[in-house]
Amino acid sequence: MMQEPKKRLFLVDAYALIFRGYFAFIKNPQINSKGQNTSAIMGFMNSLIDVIKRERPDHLAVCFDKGGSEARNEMFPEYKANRDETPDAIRFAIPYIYSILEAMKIPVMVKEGFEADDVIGTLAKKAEKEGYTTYMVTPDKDFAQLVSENIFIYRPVFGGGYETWGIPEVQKKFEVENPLQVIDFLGMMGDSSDNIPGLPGVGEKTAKKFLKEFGSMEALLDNTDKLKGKMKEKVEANREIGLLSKQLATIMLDVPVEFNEEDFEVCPPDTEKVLEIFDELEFRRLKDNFLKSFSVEAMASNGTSREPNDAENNAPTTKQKTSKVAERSKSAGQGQFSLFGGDGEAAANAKDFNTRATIENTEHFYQTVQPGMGAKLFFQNLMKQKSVCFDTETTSLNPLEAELVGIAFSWEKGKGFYIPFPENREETQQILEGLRPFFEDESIEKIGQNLKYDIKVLAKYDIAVKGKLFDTMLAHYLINPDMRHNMDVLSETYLNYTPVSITALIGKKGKNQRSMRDVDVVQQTEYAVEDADITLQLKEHFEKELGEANTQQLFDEIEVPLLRVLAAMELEGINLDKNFLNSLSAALDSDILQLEKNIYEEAGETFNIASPKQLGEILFGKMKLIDKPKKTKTGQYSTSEDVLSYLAKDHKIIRDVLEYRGLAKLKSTYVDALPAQIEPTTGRVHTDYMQTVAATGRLSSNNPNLQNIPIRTERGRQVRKAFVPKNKDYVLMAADYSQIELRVIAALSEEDNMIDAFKNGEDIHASTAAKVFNVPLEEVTREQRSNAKTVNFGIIYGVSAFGLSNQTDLSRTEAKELIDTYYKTYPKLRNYISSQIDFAREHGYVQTVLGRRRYLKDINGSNQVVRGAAERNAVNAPIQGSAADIIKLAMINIYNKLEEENYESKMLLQVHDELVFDVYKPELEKLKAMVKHEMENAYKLTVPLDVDLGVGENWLEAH
DNA sequence: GCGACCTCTTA
DNA sequence: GTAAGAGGTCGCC
Repeated sequence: MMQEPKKRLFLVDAYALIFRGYFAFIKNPQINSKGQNTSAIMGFMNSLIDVIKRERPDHLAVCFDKGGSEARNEMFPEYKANRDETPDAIRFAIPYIYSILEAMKIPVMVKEGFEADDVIGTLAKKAEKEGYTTYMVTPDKDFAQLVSENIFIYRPVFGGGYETWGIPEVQKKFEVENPLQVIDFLGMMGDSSDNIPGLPGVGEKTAKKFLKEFGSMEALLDNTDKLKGKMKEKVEANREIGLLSKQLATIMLDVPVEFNEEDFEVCPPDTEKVLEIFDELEFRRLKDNFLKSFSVEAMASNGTSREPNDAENNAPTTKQKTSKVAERSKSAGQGQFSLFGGDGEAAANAKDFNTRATIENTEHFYQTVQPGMGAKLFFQNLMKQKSVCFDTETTSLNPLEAELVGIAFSWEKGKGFYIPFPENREETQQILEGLRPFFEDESIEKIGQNLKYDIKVLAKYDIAVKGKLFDTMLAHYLINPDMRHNMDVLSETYLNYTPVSITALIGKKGKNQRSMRDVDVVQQTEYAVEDADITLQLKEHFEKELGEANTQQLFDEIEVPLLRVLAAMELEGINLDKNFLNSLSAALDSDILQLEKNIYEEAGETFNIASPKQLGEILFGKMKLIDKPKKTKTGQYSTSEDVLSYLAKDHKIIRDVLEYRGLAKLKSTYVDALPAQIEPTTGRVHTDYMQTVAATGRLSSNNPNLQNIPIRTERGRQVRKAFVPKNKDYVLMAADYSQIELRVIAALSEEDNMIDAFKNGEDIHASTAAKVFNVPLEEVTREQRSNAKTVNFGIIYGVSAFGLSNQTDLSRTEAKELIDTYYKTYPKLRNYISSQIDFAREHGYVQTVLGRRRYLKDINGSNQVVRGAAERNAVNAPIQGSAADIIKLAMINIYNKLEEENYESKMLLQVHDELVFDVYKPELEKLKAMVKHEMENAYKLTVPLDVDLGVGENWLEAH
């Protein structure tokens, strides 16, 4: 590997990496057949070999603690006193690690009575004088104090990758001028794991503030007159502790160790010995890795290697199959690899490691298609197929920014092809043009997992995906909506096959994640075609099940067509008035600052209001605003809205806290977050609708979530003004269903009293109040209507008297009475509810008007609480789900009309019972009529559906 | 850096 | 009482 001109020394912080390794596997401890927990050894060796492989250091040492720090213990006997017993797995690991290091001929540095930090610090400084650049290999941020122009922190990250901290990184991270100030920072803040006390009441934020203002611990202590209130008292009272903490946090640079260059030189390992130990520990994958890293060939690039850690580049993320969370890491990097070749039978022998088949032990024929003859033959064959599974590989999870890296195709189990694309956009486009006839062929069925993603990516290359679609993720969502639907889970569940992990190829998410572009083409092919192959096999599986569950129609007529609609809406995005939000942010800022001031004054000290824990301590621990404070399940004082609002009328500080919270939330979640989500390539925000998350059949929205933009409060509502039409020629239109869920329950229950109210166009809550409280409609009071409204909604959620009394001013008895009267008023509603529960008990599921099922495994459970929840689900799921079915139908029909009739206007958003459109002004009247008609007639109920339309220059006005 | 917890926003 | 997503803190090392 390349050698830099300057000599490089790597100093490895052994214990820190051992602990890190151990905890990385804490949820999935590595136990070998002898019952030994090898997590710590494995974790440490992974990091060490990774560093060696990446950096090929010529000078290297691993540093250990021995006997703790005499000096620090003398200063402060409690130093590190609160450490838990070292876990057994780590005790067990140490001698092995020593033997492995010995066999690898890696120098070990230990000095009795000193910590590894001090040894490393001393060596780094000495090496610096000798002209070395030193990399301290450690996850421990305390080392930041040692960073200089020649000394860096080198933090390995699991799954590959690392980050280097130099002076600029330390300055940024700790918000200091000089790395030495990190000592002051640590001293002020303290460190619970080392039991360094720090200044009481000073956490990360305050420490940074102090450093900016005073520069050092000493300067702070000399200028306490500039502080005020409680903080002043506390700092002054803890002068000594502050100075002691700083001393404890200081890494010593005068450990009696010498830096003799030759002692640190890296020698070839005693391979046989190393392998012997690895065999004993049953480290198969590590062994493999070690051999590859230390063989002569390892020095040259290795095109055919299947090892994941080869790519060195840092780059953006890759596509992830079903959701933003990468879940394919379960077996990555943990030596669970089976070395068995051959067929699936061998997998059965791999007990203790992995009982599932993998690409390693499954026969497959995956081919990379290169330009030329091969490509021609492939294409001819492709066009002959009736049904093909495909899967795109890209550089990003964000389809708007994703570059195509390759596309995999499969139409026969165990076989498939991969077309890689060059980095050059024009060339990629050219190759794609060759594939256009396939994608745009109406007669070839396209199969995929999460096709919405692939369709969006291809749309950016102006390729439409036509013909019948089969999305395995959607299919499984209908088969079992309560499960997760990412491909790896599906594969393991239905095919008993563990796919190649994406993290093995590109690393875990984070800034060190590599891009699919940097993975070699052989591995790209194996990974991508495997996905297409698996997806194809899943399709065979789900096709049958869809028929059995009788959800075929829902699949063909709702979910699959909707996928295209959502793709279009997401690609379109919505325009945001950034300037407006910026001014809103500034206004909020000043109000928040004022409230902060008030609260500190009322509390008599400063603290973090956003921390429920600190807030609870102040309000209930210190100020004792309440006799018997409510506690959360973790034993903290509860500071939730309903607790606080109860106290608001008596205490100004509570009112201020509530207002502070509201404003802080508004600012961080919406006003500041939304502009940051504007897509640079389009200047608009593009939410991602999740079609397979909500168990009831609703959509969900994320990145950003545009389904929870504030509307209830005046201040919050302002955010909606930031959602504006495309340009001057457009307006926004919002169309929402009026009381759709109540209409659904009225129709499903055939409750005439309620149906008539809807048919007569009555205000349903007032109508309910009139009937329940037995007063004429026009004499219903606000309070009566409000209570009736609460019950109406309560019914939808599966109400109990307890819940109802919590939501209203009514007592438990009054609530019960109200519910009883309610059921007398609407007798069929009660029957309907019990019939739903009975149905669920008998069949194990409930369903919507379109046959969307939700399985309720706890419906016959013996635990009352769990069963109660299942019963409420049995009531709610058909209602919420039917409403979701109806708006989905409406969306599909509206989208088709917009396309067929060549509207300029676009559908932009869905918020459960509302649709939002960018309306080209000349089309306004026509569109209004069309949308209203399609929504109101999407599905025929015995109750009319009613849609309200609003138009305006922004989303708020459109309501 | 990651997950658990708490809180808050919507329909 | 139903269904979601997201931000901040805190404790794990």
